[in-house]
Amino acid sequence: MADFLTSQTEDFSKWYNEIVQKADLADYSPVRGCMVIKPYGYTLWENIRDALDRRFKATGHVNAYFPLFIPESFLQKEAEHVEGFSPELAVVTIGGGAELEERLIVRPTSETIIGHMYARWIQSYRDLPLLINQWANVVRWEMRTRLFLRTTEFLWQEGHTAHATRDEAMEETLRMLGVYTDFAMNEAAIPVIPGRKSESEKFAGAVASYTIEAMMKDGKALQSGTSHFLGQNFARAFDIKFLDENNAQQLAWTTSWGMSTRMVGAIVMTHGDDQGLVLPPRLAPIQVVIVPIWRKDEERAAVLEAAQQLHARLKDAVRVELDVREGFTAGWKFNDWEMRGVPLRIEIGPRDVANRQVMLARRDIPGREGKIAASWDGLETTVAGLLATIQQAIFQKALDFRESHTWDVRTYDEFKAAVETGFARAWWAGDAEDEARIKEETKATVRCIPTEQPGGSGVCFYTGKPATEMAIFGKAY
RNA sequence: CGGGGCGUAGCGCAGUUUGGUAGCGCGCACGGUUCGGGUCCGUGAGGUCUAGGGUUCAAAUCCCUACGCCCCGACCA
Repeated sequence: MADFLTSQTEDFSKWYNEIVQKADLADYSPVRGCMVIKPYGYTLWENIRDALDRRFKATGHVNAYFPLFIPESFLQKEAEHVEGFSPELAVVTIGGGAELEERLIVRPTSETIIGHMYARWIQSYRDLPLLINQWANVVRWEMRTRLFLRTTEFLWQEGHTAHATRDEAMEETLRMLGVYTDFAMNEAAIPVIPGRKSESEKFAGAVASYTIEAMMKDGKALQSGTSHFLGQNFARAFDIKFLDENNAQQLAWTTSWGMSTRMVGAIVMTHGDDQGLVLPPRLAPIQVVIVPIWRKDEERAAVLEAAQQLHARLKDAVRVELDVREGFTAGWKFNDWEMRGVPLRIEIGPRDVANRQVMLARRDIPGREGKIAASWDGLETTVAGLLATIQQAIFQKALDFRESHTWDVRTYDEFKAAVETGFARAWWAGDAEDEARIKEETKATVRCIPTEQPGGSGVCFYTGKPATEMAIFGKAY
């Protein structure tokens, strides 16, 4: 066990705080609740961003940028929206040394200002659908913050679309939930449960909210992406109207969806272990690190030359780094790169050079079992194959963990036991008040009503009423 | 905003009870040694002890005030 890192079982929360800093993902800022994302963490975010952006473009969206400042009056146009966000707004009252006529909100999200613009841009059904995404920072004045999971300022993307019909908007809402699901599973290797939010958990101003929920290694749930069907709420508030084919005025139907730097926290807490981070190969800033090993000076030249040649061969295919740092032992470097979560390590020493081979060490399998010898011949193929294997393996491991920490429960007692260590899955027919009571008593909430339902019907574990849907409950971040 | 903890070298801490020369480990610099799982030895640099006020011959230490950070709770992607 690593003595430079608190173990997960000893104190998961402490483990998280330590590894985020020690792996150089982020640091605390001089401003309370804010964080500095360091280059290694930012590269990870860039990879997340690129993988999402590709998917947005592939589904017909374009990027744009809307202002950071929003007139205070805009927020107030949608009653539920302003009520939901007002406690956590940062407000600018002075500009250029003078009191402002109208106070400016630092955006907590951009539905209002984008709604305002959409009203001007949309006149005809021919202008629809309007499919815009923006990459931006937002500010929410949170009471309690944690690096990546909840910070006062965070980075995200927010998609905002407008449609001619209810069905189209709903289709878009679910399409983007599907995009998030695909991203989480195939890029981040995080098994997620897509589903609908309960009334009390839905976005302020939405008709319905959808989410992907992931289970962290401490059994708690992390909402990792959301997609909202806004109905005509914002269209009504901002007067987003268009003329349809029959020359009749119609209100548009809108959606919004977002994924944030919280995803970094999700990756850390889904895959990480007592040695440090375990990054999914597809998103890892460094996929492969080559650690050369030598004993004497005469060995050094041969080993280094071979390592450089392998590095040159691999670098077009994978993100590979050659660790030539002096003054660090090989063992130290092994630990260092493991802490940073690099999926695959190539060790090459004099013995390997003599045999024209390398040792490959998998980050996801600790110790000697994760090491295999591989020939220099076809190393590109071996490495690429192994990275794909690791990607799949850590997904499977996370899925197995979630399934072994999810219980079908029929009674409240079973429920209470389940949410102590993971998720409870149960027939559910309760309302917001029932949910609030459950939360009061157990700290667990409805994480989502999964899109995939078993079908049929059952008896609600809490109210005893007949139920047609199953819900996932858990304690949430 | 309530409860708790903390603020001393870049980082982690001791020293505060009982006021009297500011210390340890890691890191950093240099030299040597080592290198297949966090080498070892030596030398060295580095401090307005969070800030302000008070008590005292004398304050990191006692008193008052302020600020900041972390953790736990109520709100949230």
